[in-house]
Amino acid sequence: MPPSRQRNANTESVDNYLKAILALSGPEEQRVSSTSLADRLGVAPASVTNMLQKLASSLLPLVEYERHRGVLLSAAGKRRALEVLRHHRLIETFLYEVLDYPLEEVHEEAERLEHFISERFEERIAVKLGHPKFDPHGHCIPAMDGKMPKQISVPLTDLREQGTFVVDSVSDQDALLLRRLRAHGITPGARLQVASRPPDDFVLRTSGVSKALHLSRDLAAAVRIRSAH
Amino acid sequence: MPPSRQRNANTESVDNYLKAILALSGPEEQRVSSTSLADRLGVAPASVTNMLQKLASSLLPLVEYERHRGVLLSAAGKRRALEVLRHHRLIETFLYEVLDYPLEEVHEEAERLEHFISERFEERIAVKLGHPKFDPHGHCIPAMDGKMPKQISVPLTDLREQGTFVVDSVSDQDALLLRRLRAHGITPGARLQVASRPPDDFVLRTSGVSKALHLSRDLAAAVRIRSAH
DNA sequence: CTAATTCATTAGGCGCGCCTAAATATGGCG
DNA sequence: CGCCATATTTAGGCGCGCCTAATGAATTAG
Repeated sequence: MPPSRQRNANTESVDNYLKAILALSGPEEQRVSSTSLADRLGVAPASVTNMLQKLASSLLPLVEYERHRGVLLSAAGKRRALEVLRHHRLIETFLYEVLDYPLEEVHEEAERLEHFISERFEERIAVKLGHPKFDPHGHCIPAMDGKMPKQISVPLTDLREQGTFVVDSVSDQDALLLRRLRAHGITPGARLQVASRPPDDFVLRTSGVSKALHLSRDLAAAVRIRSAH
Repeated sequence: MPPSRQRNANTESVDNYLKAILALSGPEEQRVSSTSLADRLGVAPASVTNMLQKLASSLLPLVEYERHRGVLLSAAGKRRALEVLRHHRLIETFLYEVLDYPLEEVHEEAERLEHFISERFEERIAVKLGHPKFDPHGHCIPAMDGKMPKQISVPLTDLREQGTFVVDSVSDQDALLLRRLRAHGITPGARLQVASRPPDDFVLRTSGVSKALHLSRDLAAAVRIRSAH
């Protein structure tokens, strides 16, 4: 075995880098900076550089990386990232539907388990759940072939006009926030009348509740909406 | 923080050492040698010594260790080992009962996942399964408080007299072996007539099958039996 | 009771993923 | 255009869990 051989480590850490790049590069697949990765992953920027160099120079590179110019997923990297994302969202759905987890707690557990389940496990829970298309936060579950439909929703904070909307999805990043949203009846599928939106204060009405609802900016930022079909 | 502080790492590797010590020390809790641990874990003996020293000298030691005299679990170590064993066996039961895994495949998956599930996950699957006492191999599942009833079964290979018995449990260590046993109808609970046992050849009759069954030593070694109540 | 054999430990090293501190690009502004 | 602030990379180190080679302890055989 030649000494300079780099094996393609698919470790938990590698998975997390790939997921972060996928999330940060957005739908237009823009290059992602080291700093933003470092922020998101909670590691030092130097650690990011290190890892990116490793990922880029392996036999089957998972990223395309140029010094000082950010990073992008390679085809293989994207495949793996979507596989892990699929694991994550299937597990979330499973915890919610089958094991009766409260919505706020599915993310943390899925975040750990997504790296360790087998293909068989993935397939079995997908069957059990009837091949769901969305997780309980309203996020789309990538198909086995890695295809994902385009997002048509927008962040509530991007909204300019008033009107009636449907909650498309809620962020899974912050359990506390999520619980507060749920307490206000804001869960995927809920109907929402946006009455007005002065800066940093969102006045809403939800179905069945007469009183107006004020949402702070951080709460609103965790909600994506689409037009009431 | 004093520099010599050793944190009590509860990593996957530590868990595996604790499980191995639990298994090898047997019901009489005998001291376990470095070599037997090295064999079981598939690592070099030197690595074992290293780890044992670390485990023994942490703030809350997980093992009692004396140079050249082997190792034993401390109370804390035993607690953790039983917790992981409980995880393992609950997961196996879950995979078998809820996700319809074939019996031979539950072990490998459980072996990975046991280290990463939360207390909540453990509790939820236990509830879902109705707090089972045995896993699908026939092994007893430790209770939450770490209590385990004594084994009353004996290895088929230890048997001296003929007679009718019930299969208590089958080993989960070797998937191939397990599949061959299942093909012969030897699963926990099955009735077994032991007709004769010349060295290294076990002649059996199973319920419903008229033809005699010959088991090689390696197969027989994977079966534990008890008297047909 | 000594010698040989077997078992266990020490010593030193490696890859991984992280860190800090120091050096170096890049891009915007005066 | 050159300078500065910020972003990024390089250099050097650390703990973990593993390795091999060499040393040392325990046990068994003669």
